[in-house]
Amino acid sequence: MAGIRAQKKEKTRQMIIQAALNQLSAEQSFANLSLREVAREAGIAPTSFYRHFKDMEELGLTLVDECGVTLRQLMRSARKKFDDDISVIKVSVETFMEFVENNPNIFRLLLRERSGTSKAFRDAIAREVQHFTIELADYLHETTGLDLPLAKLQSDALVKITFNNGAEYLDAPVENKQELINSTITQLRFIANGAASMINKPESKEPSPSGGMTENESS
Amino acid sequence: MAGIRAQKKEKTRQMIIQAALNQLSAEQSFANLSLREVAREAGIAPTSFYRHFKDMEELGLTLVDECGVTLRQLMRSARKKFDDDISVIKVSVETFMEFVENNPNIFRLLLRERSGTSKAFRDAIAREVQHFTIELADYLHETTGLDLPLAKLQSDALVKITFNNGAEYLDAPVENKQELINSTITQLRFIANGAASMINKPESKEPSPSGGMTENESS
DNA sequence: ATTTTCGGCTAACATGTGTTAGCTGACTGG
DNA sequence: CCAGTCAGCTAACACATGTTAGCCGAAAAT
Repeated sequence: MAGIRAQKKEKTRQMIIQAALNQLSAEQSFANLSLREVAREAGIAPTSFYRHFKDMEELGLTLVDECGVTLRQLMRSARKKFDDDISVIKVSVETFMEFVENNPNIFRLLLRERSGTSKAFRDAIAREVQHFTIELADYLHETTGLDLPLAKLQSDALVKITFNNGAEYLDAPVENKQELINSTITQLRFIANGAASMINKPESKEPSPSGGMTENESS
Repeated sequence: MAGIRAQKKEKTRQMIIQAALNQLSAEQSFANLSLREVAREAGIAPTSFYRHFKDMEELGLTLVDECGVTLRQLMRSARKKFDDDISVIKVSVETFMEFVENNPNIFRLLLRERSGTSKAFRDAIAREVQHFTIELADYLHETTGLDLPLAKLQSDALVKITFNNGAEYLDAPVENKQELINSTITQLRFIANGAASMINKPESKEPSPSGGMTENESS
């Protein structure tokens, strides 16, 4: 009744997952990871893989889900820190980059398969990101009073910038990382300020900006 | 001297390039495109491929370069339209989405290999994007008076948002495309307005904790 | 006219892949 | 204790891939 059987099974299942994660790197994406390679690294026969996943794709989706869990934890942790009354943007960015730093391979997985070959992958990742975006939009809506559609647009932009800079952060040399964090913060502040400035003049959505872009000089 | 030999060679070279482009789609990325497949579609023997490219990677880099050329044309065309005095942002976005629409496969190539497995690819694409970003930064610097580092940050954010929304545009159903364009324009305007609002208070560049979004004042 | 160059071809190889069939032996449930 | 389950294994298959070796014939060079 202890389930010594199921226990062992779960154990090697974790071995497989871990093996897959270990093999991910800058030079190897999940897409060109072979079932046999994973099985080899997990220390099982290739055919045993099928006892746990019907597909490499199924494995991949599992990884994405696990990643979703980790991201929730991340957000929770970020919110906790924010209770301490520091700038949301700063804390969010730092937390996110910390996540990237600690889970480079899983982040690379998201990054790559987001625009990958498998629709199931793309959808799963889009779902995760949307989760992220919507929660942020709600938060913005409540704290800034921006109407929900605009808040959604803002958080969407914030997430996109953060995600993209996370990708650069991943490969940046150590001495540039802090600078990259600062850049990201500034860019997010662009967006936050710009969105805030539209609260009082939402009609500026129409193409009549006052910005000093009068005429240009060809370069 | 007519070079009837070189002429034929160039012709099949183009056949190869065209074959590669034809095989790209939502379901097939350049990364998992095989030399033999390309050769087959190009109507040549697999081994003949080597007469033109040493590698699939070399082919890929060629495609990226070609894409760069197309993008330059795009920018030129956008600038021309802008002489007609419409909002830069609107025209830029529309032009970019037009490019995505007309060159879905080559855009997908950029999108995917940007975070792909080959460093050469990543670098080549980063170079192309930087080209794009720097020219835009210069333009912003000259027209808005924003100091160059900030202009760089702004254009970087603009490009990232545009690029990302281009990816969504690619797979969006027809009835959502115009909406996506409008969303993109609004998001870019967030950034433009936000950056403009920092011209007079550049000290907010520093991530000092006073600049939280909860307490930002309208300009 | 003769030789060289060279783009394209066929044949073949060594290798890695996903997947099926079927055995074994330890755990499980009665 | 005994029959059944089932995770893991070996062996094997059919297949696709990258790449080498070497021939052929037309264009180019001499």
